[in-house]
Amino acid sequence: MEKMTKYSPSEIEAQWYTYWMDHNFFASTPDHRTPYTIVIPPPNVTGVLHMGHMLNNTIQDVLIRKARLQGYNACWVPGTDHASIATEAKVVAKLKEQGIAKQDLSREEFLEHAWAWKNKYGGVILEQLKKLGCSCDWDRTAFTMDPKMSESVIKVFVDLYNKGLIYRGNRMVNWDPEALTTLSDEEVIYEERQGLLYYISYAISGTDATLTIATTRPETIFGDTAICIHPEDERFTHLHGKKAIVPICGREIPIVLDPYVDMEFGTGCLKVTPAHDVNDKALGEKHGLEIIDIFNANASLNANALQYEGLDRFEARKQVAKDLDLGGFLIKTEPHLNKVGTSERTKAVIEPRLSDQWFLKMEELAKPALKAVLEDQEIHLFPKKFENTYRHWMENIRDWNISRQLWWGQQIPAFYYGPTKEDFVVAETAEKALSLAQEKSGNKNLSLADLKQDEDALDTWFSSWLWPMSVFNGVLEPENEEIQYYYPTNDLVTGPDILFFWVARMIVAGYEYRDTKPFTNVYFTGLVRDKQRRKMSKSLGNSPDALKLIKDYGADGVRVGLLLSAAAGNDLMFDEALCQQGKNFANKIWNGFNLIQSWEVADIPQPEAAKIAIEWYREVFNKTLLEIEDHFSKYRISDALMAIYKLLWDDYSSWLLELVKPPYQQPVDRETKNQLLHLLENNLKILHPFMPFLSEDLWQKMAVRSPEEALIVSTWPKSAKEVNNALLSDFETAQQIVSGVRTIRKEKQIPNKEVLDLFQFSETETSHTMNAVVEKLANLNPVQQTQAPVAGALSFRVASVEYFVPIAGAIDVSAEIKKVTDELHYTQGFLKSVEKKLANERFVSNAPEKVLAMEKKKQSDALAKIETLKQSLVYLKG
RNA sequence: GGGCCCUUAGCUCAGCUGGUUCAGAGCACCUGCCUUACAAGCAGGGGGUCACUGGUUCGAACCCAGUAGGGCCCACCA
Repeated sequence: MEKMTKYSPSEIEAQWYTYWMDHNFFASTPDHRTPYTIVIPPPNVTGVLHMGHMLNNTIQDVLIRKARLQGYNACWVPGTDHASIATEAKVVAKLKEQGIAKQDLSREEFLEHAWAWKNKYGGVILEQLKKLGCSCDWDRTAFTMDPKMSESVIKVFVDLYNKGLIYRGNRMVNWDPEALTTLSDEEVIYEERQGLLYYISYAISGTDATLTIATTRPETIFGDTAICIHPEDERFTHLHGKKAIVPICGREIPIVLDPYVDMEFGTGCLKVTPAHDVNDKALGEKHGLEIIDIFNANASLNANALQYEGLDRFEARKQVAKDLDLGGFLIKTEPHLNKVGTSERTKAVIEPRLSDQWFLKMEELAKPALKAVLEDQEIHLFPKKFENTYRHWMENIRDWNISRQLWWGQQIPAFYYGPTKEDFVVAETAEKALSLAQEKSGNKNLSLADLKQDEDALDTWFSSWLWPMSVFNGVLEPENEEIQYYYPTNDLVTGPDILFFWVARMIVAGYEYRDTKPFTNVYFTGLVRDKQRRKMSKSLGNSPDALKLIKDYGADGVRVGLLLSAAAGNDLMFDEALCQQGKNFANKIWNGFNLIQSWEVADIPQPEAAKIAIEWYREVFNKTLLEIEDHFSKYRISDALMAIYKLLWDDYSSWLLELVKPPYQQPVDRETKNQLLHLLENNLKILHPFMPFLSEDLWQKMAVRSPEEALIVSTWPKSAKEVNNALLSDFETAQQIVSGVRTIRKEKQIPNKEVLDLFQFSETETSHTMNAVVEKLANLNPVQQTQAPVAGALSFRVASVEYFVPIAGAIDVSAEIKKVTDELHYTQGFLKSVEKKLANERFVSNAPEKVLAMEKKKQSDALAKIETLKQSLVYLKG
C-alpha cells in the first residue's frame, strides 16, 4: 500500500517564503504597537553563509517571530557591512587576475571596480538568509556605505573632531605588510611561535671591549640607534658614557641607561630600534634618539639596510644572521618562544611601524558605556560572564586607530591646504572645508583645487558602531519618527569575538549620540565547531555547505539541529546528526497531522479516555508554555526548543494521540476532533518561531485561511498562571501503571493485542478517574479492585499501591519471592537511614520545617510499603 | 605575566538560594516489535565515586582551600 509517510520540506519552503513576502508580513512601520527591534549584525558583503551566520540568524529569527506572534511590531533590519579590508583585498585579487594592479588605477577607478563587485556579489548572503527562513524587513536592507550611512559617518567624525576627541598622531601602529594598511589593536592576533634568540656582539668604540645583546630580530640592527642598559647593573658600569658600533654597518650609537631594561633577560643589554618597536620608541623619545626606519611598506628592507635592500624581512633575518656569524659577531643562538602579532585578515606578521594616523580618544567616551552595563544594568549580557571581559576592556581602553590606508570605505574628511602636515581642516564637504581653510590660513585666495583630502579611509567599525542608529537615519535626523520609535532596539545577537570591535563601541556611540543604550539585551552565541572541537574554517574544509544542509534536511531541520546544540555563549559542536534529528521531528509532527486529518467524523459520544486526555493535555501544554516563557526570558533558546520537542513528541504524539485515536477504521467523535484541532493550533503557534515553514504549512492545510489569518501573524497562546497539579499527578500515576503493564508484557512476551486483567490492591476505595486511560493504553479489561493480593499473578507497584496482572502459567513463584524480598530489604535499609537522620538531634533542631516533614513522610511511606511487601510474601509463600 | 571560566552518563549539556523535581535531559547504546499515523517509528532497558584531595555543615555536584587537566580574554618584555 502506498502511503504518504515522508515529509518533504523543499517543496513547501519556497512556497511559504514567497507567500510571507507577498503579504508583507516581514515589513514594519511605526504604529501604535510596542516595537520589538533587532538590527542584524551586518555580514561582510564579501561573505557567503557559514554555520556561524546560520546559528546567529536562526536565533534572531526565533526571537523576532515570537515577538511578532506576541503582538509586538517586530522589525528586523537586515544589511551588510562594507568590510573595507576584506573587500578591498578581494577586489584587488580579482583585478590582479585580470592583469590590473591597484597602483595603476586612480582612487575613483578603483572604487568603480569595487562598487561593481559589490553590486554583483554583495547580495548573495542575504539571499541565503531567505532560504533559512529569516523574516527580515527586506525593504530596510542597509549597507554601511549607503549614502546616508556614509554621511552619518562623516558627520560623526567631524563632530568628534570638533569636540577634540579625534586627533592625528605619529604613532607606532600595527602595519599589515600584505594589505598595506594599519590595523587596530583588536585586529591583531598574537600567536606563540618558536623562534631564535640571537646573541650579537657589538664593539665598544675606542676600546677593545665588546658587549653582547640578545635579540629576536637581527635584521633590525640597521635601525639601532642606541644600546640600553640598566643604570644599576654593576656588570656594565664600565660602559657608561661609551658608544657602541653596530656590526656590519659600523655606525656608532650611544649607550644609554634606563631602568626599563630587565637585567635578568638575555644579557642585560638591549638594542634600541625606535622605528620598529613600541617600547624602543618610548625609550627613543626619552633619550632623544634618532629614528631610522629600515622597512618598506611591504616589509622588505629599504636603503638603510645597505646591501640587504629589497630583501624580505624573514629572508633578511637569515642572511644577516649568517653574515654576522661569518664576521664573528654572532655569539650564539638559542631557541626562544615569542609572541608574534598577526593580521586577523591576512595572517601576515604585523610590523610595528611609525606613521601618521588618526585616533579617537576613548577614555571619556567609554565611561557612560561602562556604567550603563555594570552599574545601571541598562544592558544585559547573556551569558553574564562577558560582563567581566567587558569591564576589563572598558577600564583599560586605549585610543582607537580609525584610519586605514585603503580606498574602500569612507574617506577621512580632513583637507590639507598648506605645506605642512598641520595645515588641514576637518569638514563634511570640500566646500565647507574651503571656507574653514581660508579662515584658518587667512588666505582668501585658496580655491577648491588647493585642497587635498586625506588619502586614508576610516576603519569599517567606525561605520558599524553607528549601525543601530544609522539604519533608522538617527544620526542625520536625530528627531525623526523612525529612530524615536525603534531605538533603543531590543536584542542584539552576535558572537563574543566582536564584543570589543562592535558591541562595546555601539554602546559608546549610543550614549554619545542619543544619550541612551542601543539595545537592551545582548545574546552571545558561541563559536561553531566540528565534532572534533575544531573551529570551522574554510582552510580546514570542515564547514558544511549551508545551502546543502538546507537542501538535505530542510531549513526547519537545520534550524532545529543548530538550536539543539547551542547553549548561550558556549561553543557548540555541530553535528549533522542533529539536523537529522530536526528533520525527524518535522516528519513526526507532519505524520501526526495526517493522522488526525485521516479520521472520519461522526456524531457519537466522546469516549471517557479522550475526554480525560484532552483535559490533561491542556494542563501539560500550559505548564510547558510557562516553562518556555521562562527559558526565553533567560535567553535559553535551546531549552525552550527542547521543551517543545518533548511536548510534541512525548505528550502530544505518544500519549494524547494514542488516547484519542478511534478504533481501527472507525470514526472519531466530533467533539474530540474539534478539540484536537484547537490544541494543534496552539502547538503550531509555539512551534512557529523554531520551525516556521512546517508550522505555517500545517496551519494552512488544516483550514481555509485568509492572509490575515496566517500563522506568522497569529497570536502567541496565553498561559494560565494556575496549573492543575492534581490532574497532572493523577495522569502521571496512570502513565506509570501503563508502563508497569507494558513491562510485564515485554518480560513475558505477551502481545499487545491480548487483553489483560488488572487488579488494583487497595484496602480503601481509591479514585478511578484515570481508569479509562489505563485501560485504553495498556489494552485491559476494566480495572478491578481487590481487597487481597491476587495469588499467582505478576505484580508491580506505583507509589505505594500494588497492581496485579494475572497471567496463566507465567508466574515463577521463587523468582517473585526473591524480587519482593530484595525490595523489602532495600526498603528496610532506606527506612533505617531515614530514622537515623530523624534520631539525630542536630538535624531535627537545625533542618527547616519543610525538610523535616519530608523526612517524616518518607518514614511513614516506607513503613507502609514494608507492610504490603510483607503481606505479598505471605501470599506468595502460600 | 594579569584576569575570567570550565571539568556531572559513551557524546553534547541542564542542575536556580546547600535539603524529594538531587543525581537529570537529548542523542547514542542494548532488547523486543515492519502493531492499525510515523522503522525518519513504537515499547522496554542498562549507563555516573558529579576531575582529585582536604575542609565547613546535622546535611555538599552546589560553599571554602589546594591539586591536576581544558578553554577564553587582556598584556610591547628584547
